[in-house]
Parts: sequence; structure tokens; C-alpha cells
Amino acid sequence: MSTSIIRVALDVPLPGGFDYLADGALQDDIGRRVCVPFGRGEKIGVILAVDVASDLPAEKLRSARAILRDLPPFPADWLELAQFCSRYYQHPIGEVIALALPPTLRRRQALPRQPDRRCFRITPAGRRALPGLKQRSVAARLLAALEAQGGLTLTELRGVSAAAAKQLPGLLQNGWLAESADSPKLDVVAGPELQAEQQHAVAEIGQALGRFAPFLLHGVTGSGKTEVYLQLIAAVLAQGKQALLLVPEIALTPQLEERVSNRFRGARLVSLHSSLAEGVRAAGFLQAFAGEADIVLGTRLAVFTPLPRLALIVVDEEHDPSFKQQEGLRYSARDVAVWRARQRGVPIVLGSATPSLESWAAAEAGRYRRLELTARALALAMPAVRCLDTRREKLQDGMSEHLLRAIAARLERKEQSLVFLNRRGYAPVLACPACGWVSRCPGCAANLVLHLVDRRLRCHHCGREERIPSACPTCGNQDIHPFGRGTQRLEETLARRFPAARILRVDRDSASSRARWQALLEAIHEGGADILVGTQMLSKGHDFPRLTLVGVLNADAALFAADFRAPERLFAQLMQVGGRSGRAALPGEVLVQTEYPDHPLYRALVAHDFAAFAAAQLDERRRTCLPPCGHQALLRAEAPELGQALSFLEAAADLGKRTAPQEVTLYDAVPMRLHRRAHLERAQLLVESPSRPALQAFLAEWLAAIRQMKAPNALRWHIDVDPLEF
DNA sequence: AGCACGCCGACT
DNA sequence: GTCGGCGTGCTC
Repeated sequence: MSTSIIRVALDVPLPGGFDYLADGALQDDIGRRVCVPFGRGEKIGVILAVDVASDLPAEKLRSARAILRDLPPFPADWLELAQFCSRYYQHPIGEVIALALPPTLRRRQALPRQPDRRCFRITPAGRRALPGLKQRSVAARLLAALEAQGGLTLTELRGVSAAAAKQLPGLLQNGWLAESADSPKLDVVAGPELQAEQQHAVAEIGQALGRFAPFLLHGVTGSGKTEVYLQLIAAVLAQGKQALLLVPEIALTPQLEERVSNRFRGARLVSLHSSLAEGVRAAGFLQAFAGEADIVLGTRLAVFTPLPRLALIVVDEEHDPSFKQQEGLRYSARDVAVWRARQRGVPIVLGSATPSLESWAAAEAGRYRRLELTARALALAMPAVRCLDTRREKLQDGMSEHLLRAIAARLERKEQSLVFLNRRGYAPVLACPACGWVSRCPGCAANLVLHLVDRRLRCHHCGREERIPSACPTCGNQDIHPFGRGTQRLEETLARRFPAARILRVDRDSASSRARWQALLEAIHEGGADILVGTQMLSKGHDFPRLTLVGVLNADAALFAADFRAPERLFAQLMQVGGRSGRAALPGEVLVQTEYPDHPLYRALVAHDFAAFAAAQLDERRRTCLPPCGHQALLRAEAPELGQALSFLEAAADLGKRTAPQEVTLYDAVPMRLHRRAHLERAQLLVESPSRPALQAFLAEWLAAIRQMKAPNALRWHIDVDPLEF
């Protein structure tokens, strides 16, 4: 048995792999997990290469403890994907792989129990017994599920009831169900008939199966994008291939999951998101890796799932900021998905009512194929959008007379209204009019928000909580006031104004857990609310059939924000929240309170003209060389003193200016907008270039130099390639 | 990032 | 005399 040198990716924040001696390592072991000594302890890594020539002297190399051959090796394309992310986002390969792997696979313990492939069916005896069983009992639910769906695996039965495995032997003994050898047959339930545009989209994309082809599916809420995805997935499943469906990180995943599993009975659907239990996540990952899962539906981390039979990628709501990870490996799952589609030679569909300007520009340039869904499949018309000019009238508790009358009219007609205010809490600040004191967070450059519901002052950035003072802490004045308006206060004023109305507030505070969010949704659906007050939580997914009015408060701030993407986000948000209204037979109305009714953004919104809005924005981006016309990276630093962060960045900039080519621009180090968070001062340095390759090459060299810099102990820094927020 | 080693202050 | 502060340096 020969000893060779293997290169291993380990979860440490150091660039590159680590070389080890390994007895009997074969080329076939590339992509396998390996247990190696590291420092004092040991770690599990993944083998990147076998038979490498190490840069280190042989005597520094230690021997790998064991190559773990309990799984097949991760395939070359999966390793390449990780390598790409490592390169592109300038992040250590070991940390990329650690992020891509479920935590369970990063430990040496036994693998999670492989999904039980045995398939069960209900017997005639079971059918006879079913009516006699207590309806809510586990046995009854299992039998009912089998009756409805034909055949299910144990894994699927566990989904029906966690106690499935315990009950199974008894049910088998009773002869109520039988084990059948064959896996459940795929049964595609017919969907609704497609409209012409949907048919066209399905045909165009379907034709591209088998090669790389990026599509931008542009369609307003209710235009039936999901139906297009489902038809395409059906085509993929018919070929025996796998589909990857990425969705934003929202509470919507279960809804879509249900829709997918109802459509594809017997298809093996794996759902992957961050709130999953470790065991479940690992099992799903392994099922996908083994080629057993047909459909992988998940949030951004699912983009790293190994998929041997991948034939289609869908990114729904592709503009959604949650596709960008904001810590550690700061990847954009949407961009990684496009790279992966190209790598694997499969079509990718980016769907949105308000595409990111990156994707829109790519379509304009002909790099993506744009498909339009203009008709609203589910309703007759788009909601009528109007601006209410708040310069012309005195507002009552932040609301215009017109909006209040519109709400009153809905109450009379027993329809629902939604008032949208993207600011939770009672008031954004508590202040003393006598001395000018305001409730500031001691750890952050931000105000403590007044939460009257539980009588606390709360920082939305670091989570700090305080009691509400009864008098001004500086001058003793007892007459301190809340300033401004949040959802709680809005709820209160609406309750005063409409005492008979049932008002429901939906924000991160009222929907703090999955169960509470579910309860709120049910209440809304069952008509248990006349007026909804909510933040952007309410703006995604979910149809509320009796909702016919959306009022928008306080939208103007984003028009003049420092972040050049603020208008893009505002437009998307208003489109999305507007889309909640008038989905059924009732026409919807959207009223936006603004001091700038003539602003181009609102004009485009009123005209439902995303194309005009995008064109204007892209024009501006071109003039200013901002993304997608230029490319950016941010070097950020945080330290106890602002000066430390700034001088680190300045030193880094000095290094950079020596190597930066002419087409790469380094700007000055500046404090971040929220310059202090959780007692740390934060600053950033912008790097820009019209050429992505030039920026990439520069970053690689620059970061190598920065890693050599000595920095104060308490200073932390990171690089954010293609940053989304400033 | 961990986790060592290492060299100076207040305690049994 | 030693327990322990966190500064510096390394991990194949």
C-alpha cells in the first residue's frame, strides 16, 4: 500500500487546503470525507486532491486518521462549485465546504439513518377498519394518508405523524397495511389549464432542457409563475431527472411544499431550509445526493445540494434580498445558481414580478431570455394604484382622510383592508421635549424603539431591552413622549377610529413563532380580521381573498436613501404588497401616501410599469457606473474604536493602491451608516471596477496582502463581493 | 476561528 | 509561591 499526499479542505478561516499523508488514498477518494489530526484535536474535512505535490517540507506533514468511505465521494462538479464560491467570494475553501455540508456530515458519528425505502399500502382490511378508528389517532391518520396517496415510504409516513415508525409493526400485524416492493409510482395531478403566455413560457423553457439557458420569467403576482414552474418540473420528472427550486427565506416554504407535493404524488420531495432539525436536513441532503430525491425545494443553502440527475433550476422571487447571505460566506444563491446551471448544462428560470436590475439588465443585453406573463391569471384586473398627496391635507394620526374613508367603505362592504407600515414597535423613539433627550441604544448608533405591548424599549439592531423610564433620565421631566409611528401605534389609532372593526397586527413581534404566525394566517383566512396592520411580513405570498384595499404609509424615506438600491427595493415591496389586494373576484385598490406623487417611481408604480421603472434606474446606474454596470466589493472592519477600524482600512487601501490596475478604483474608508452596533464601531471601504475579471484578480492579490497585515486584536474584517446593502 | 504558550498582577 | 489576565503565533 503506497502512501500519498492528499489535500484536505478543513473548516478553518485560512485560505487553501491542508496537506496530509494518507495510506492507500486513491483518486476515487477525491470528494470523500476524511478525519485528520489538526493542532491538538482532530477534524473532519473533504479531500480536494490526491497525489499532490506539497509546498510544505515532508516532515511537517501529518498522517490522516481515516478516509471515511461510508458514503460515495462528493462528485467533481460539487467540489468545483465550492471552489468557484471560494474564489469568487474570496472565502476559504474549507469554510465554503463546511457551509455546504449539513452539520451532521461534519462530525465523525454514524450517518443519520438512511431514509427507509420500504413502501407501504393500505389493504382492504385497513380500508374497512379505517371508519371505526378514532379520527385523530395516529393509526387513522396514517391509513387515511395511504388511502389518499396510494403508497408512501416510511420517511413520508413520518411526515404524516412522528409516531409512524412506532405504530407500523402493529398496523402490519393487524393486516391493515402491507409492504410493497416497488417505490410509489409518480402520479402527476393535472393542473389548471395554462394561458397562452404560460404555455409559451413552458414551451420555450422546456425546449431548452438539456442545455444551459437562463430565463427571466417576468410576471406580476397572480400571473401564474408557479404554474409554469410546476409544468416544467413535471417535464423534468417525466425524464427521471431532478429539479432544484429555490425560494426566499420566508414562512412561505410550507405552502409551496404542499402545493408541489399535492401536484406530484409519489414524487420524492426534499425540503431544505435553515430551521430544519439537523437529522432531517442531513437525510434530505443524502437523499438528493443519492439521486433519490426528485425535487429539492429550499432556501439559499439548498443551492449547494449535490444533485446527480439535475435537469432544471428555478429561483422564485429572484430579486429577494434573502438570497444573499449577510455573514460568513457572503454568497448570492441566485448568482451561484446561475453559475451552477451553466456548469451543469441545464436551464435556469429566474422568476419575479420585479426582477433585480442585475437580471433585468442581463435580459436587456440578451444574455438571459425574457419571458413575460402580463395577464393576471387569477383575477380580472390589476389593482388600481393611486398616490395620496399628503402635502395637501392634514394627516390624522399619520393617515389621510381619504385612506380612512376607503377603510370605512371596506368595513361596510365586509371586505378586508391592509395598512402597510414597514416599522415595527409603537414608536421609533421616546424623547423628552424639555431637554432633548432621546432613547438611544448605548451599544449602537441607533434609537431604542418603544414597544408598548410589553412596555419595553428595544434596540432592533442588537436586541438590547430596557424598561420604559417614567421620567426623563437626564432632566427628570415626567412628560416624555413617543415620537413617530410604528405598527403597534397604528393598530391602536385604527382601533380608536374603528371601534367595531377586528384589527390584526402582523409583524415580527406578533408573529414571533411559527405557530403564532400560522394562527394569524388562519385568523385572516377565516375572515377573522377586518383590518390588517403589518410590515413586509405580510407582503409575500399568501392570498387573502377578501382583501381589496392596501394602504401604504411612510414609503417616501426610501426615495432619498443613501443606498442606491433603496428605490429598487421599495418598488418591489410596493408591487408585492399591492399584489395582495384583489386576487379573487373583487377588484383591488392600492393607496400610497406620499409627499412626492410625481416621483418617477410612483408614476411607474401607478402605471404598473416595471419596465419603465427599470429603464430609468438602469439609466442612472449607467451614468454613475453602479451595479449592474459596474462591479463592487466592500472591505468592512469592526473594532471597539472607530479609529482602529478606519486606520486598518486605510492601511489596506495603501496596500491596494500599489497593486490596483487602472480600471480598479479604491474609495476612501468611511464609517458605515449604522456606524456602531453592539458596542463595535464599523467602517467600510468600497472597491469598484467596470470589469469583473479585473476586480476578481485584484481582490485575490489584495486579500493575500491584507492577511499579512497586523491588526489590533479586537479588530474583525471581512470582504463582501457584490454587496447588497451599504 | 480555536488553542496553545508566555510573561506580568493579586490571592491562599 | 501560584492562578489567571489576554497579547502573539500557529495550525498541513
